[in-house]
Amino acid sequence: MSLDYRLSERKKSLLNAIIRDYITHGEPLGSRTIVQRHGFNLSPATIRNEMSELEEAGLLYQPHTSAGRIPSHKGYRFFVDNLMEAYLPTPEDQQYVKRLEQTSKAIDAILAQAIKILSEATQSIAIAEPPHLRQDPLQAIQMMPIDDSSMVLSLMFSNGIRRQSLVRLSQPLYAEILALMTNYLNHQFSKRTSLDTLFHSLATVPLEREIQRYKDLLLEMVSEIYAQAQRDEKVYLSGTSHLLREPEFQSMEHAYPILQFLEQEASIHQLFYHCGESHLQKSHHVYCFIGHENTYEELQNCSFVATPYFIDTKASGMIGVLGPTRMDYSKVMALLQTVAGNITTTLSQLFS
Amino acid sequence: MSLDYRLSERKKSLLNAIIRDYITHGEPLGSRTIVQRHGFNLSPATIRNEMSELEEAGLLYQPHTSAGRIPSHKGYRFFVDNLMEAYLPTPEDQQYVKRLEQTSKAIDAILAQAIKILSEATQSIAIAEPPHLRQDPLQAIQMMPIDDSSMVLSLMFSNGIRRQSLVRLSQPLYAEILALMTNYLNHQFSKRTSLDTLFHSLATVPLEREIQRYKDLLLEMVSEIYAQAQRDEKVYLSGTSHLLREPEFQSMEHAYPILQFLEQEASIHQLFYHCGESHLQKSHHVYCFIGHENTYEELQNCSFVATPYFIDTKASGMIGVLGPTRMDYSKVMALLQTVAGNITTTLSQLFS
DNA sequence: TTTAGCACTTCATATGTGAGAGTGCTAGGG
DNA sequence: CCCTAGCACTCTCACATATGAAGTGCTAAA
Repeated sequence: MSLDYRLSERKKSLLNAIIRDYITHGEPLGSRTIVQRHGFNLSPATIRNEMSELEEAGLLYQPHTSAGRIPSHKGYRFFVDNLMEAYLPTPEDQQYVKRLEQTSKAIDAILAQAIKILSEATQSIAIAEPPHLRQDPLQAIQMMPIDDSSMVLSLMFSNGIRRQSLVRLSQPLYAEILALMTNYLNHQFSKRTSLDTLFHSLATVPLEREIQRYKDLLLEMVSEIYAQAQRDEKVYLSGTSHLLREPEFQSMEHAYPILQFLEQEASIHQLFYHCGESHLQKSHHVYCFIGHENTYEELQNCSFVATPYFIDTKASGMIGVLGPTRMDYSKVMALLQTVAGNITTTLSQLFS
Repeated sequence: MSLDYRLSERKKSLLNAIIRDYITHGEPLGSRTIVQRHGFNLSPATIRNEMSELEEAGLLYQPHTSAGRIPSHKGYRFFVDNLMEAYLPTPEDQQYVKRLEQTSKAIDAILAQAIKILSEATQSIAIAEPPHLRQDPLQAIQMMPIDDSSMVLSLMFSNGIRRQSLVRLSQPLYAEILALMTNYLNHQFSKRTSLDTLFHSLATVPLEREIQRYKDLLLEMVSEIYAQAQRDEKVYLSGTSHLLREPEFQSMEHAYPILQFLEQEASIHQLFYHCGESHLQKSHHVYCFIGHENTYEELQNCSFVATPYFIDTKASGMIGVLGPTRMDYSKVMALLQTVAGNITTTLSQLFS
């Protein structure tokens, strides 16, 4: 596995040069250009021999005989794992990131803003997934009537999120009944039950006698809460057009599948879900899928980089960047982590 | 202006045939094809003469000498105004629309769902704009504390929308102060003041003495309310990929400007805003902009059809469909009106 | 007024050619 | 043993050319 050792230092620096050059220029590299642009003290012929061996190792390939070389997906992987250097943020980047600090205090606004900034700074597509409220065990439920058919609902989730919302029902609400239900829900279900299981089991579970009488109300209540949580879990997407400016996606044939994939919320959810499943080695909590490493066929000409954000110390949701395999991994990863870090501090503050 | 009279019946039915054919097939029509496909009892030569005159009138044009003819924007306009027949909904359409009836009762979910359905049914891009809360005069404001730093806020807008939400402040809230403010806001501002002017004038307007003491609180309150309303006014967009399947948008050169335009919320808001400004004759409240009639250069190869939805009898927001100029106007307009009608009834019910 | 016939235009497609870029291989030099 | 100069070869791209198909406009006759 450790291809690292089999590569001479010279080959590594050559590969590094080729990949960095290709990332910025986007065109196949010939031996002559490499010598000129990167100051190797060797003749093109020597470079050719080296490249030939790098191609045998599967790290480069030629689009056609007698074109220059291009990094293969395996080549990018090697680059990301072994060659890539830390990215030094430009003043411009810092400008971008600063804009995130002065956002409002609603979680959806924060994510939307973060994604927008991330996509602009990386000139790629940025996506985010809000915390999974429905799957997270409930710590406590609190309900408080405010008029004859609405109430304030407070949910405490185990990941630290407190969520208050207004729930409006079609039937009248009485304080005593509400208290009864609150009590019932807290004792019967809470601590390890998620909204998801609560919602799906409620219809079948046998209820205590005094609760049974208000079954309709209970059902409406829970499904209203569930629906609200569901609405809060929509994904965020920004910067689609950036991808379409890349030369590799100029033809609809290549761009269309990706755009269609992104149009479906479920795809994006699954994309993040697969990060957790993946056995790829991740560094600093950053997941990185290069080309074929992507589970979805539509994305096999892209790279996807993702990282979780936290509330206090608990992973809550994820943000990611989708771009061409030819993306500036170093920059993207750095910005991704910065933005995730900002989201983490903002949210942790919000819910402390 | 009334080109209508200058066109013989035969020319009209010829134009009608050409446009309908082009809408379905998407390719320039030659005289021979027209005779074959539409059963005109004439020779191609005659058709050619007629077409030649239709071209002189500016209703058709040739992409190049010796290609068939294509409707011009003016031709589509004539078609929409004079030739188009009522659309008969297919069972499939009804299937789509039925799905809208069983949606949740939150206004954002309703619009999102409506737009999704509309885009699928028309195979085009659908967009929607929620009610303009911030511009609408406030009828009444009600505030009710629920704990030491949050309150339930009820806003009654003049367009019939009642909006309840939770507002959370950074400073403690006391019932008496809240009552004072409620009273103040209702008397000083309400009835003809919108959130927008309230928000923007508050910093400069001199306050009464007893209110002055709580200026900070008042400011925070109003800006939080304003921010909430602003968040509620985000636009809805669905079905972008449908446009990219149309042959006229296969090349990025044509597709990119449109995609980029749509990526900006502000563009879509302005698009709807221009409907109100426009002096185009509208039939049954349906606005229709064909090609060059669009204000925005990016959309001059598209057609945009829009219509308002209502709450009770007050226009509240708009929905629209954006597609190629070659769209099936009859179908799109019919579906648009149906969906708008459904939104109207759902919302009117919701706020009655 | 309609139509048949014909010359003409334009596009799309296939084919051919030369220049340019880049390779692999071979043989010679340090 | 590694490096390099030289050269034949391959492939793409841009450009020119030829050909067939589609469709028109015009003219003259029914």
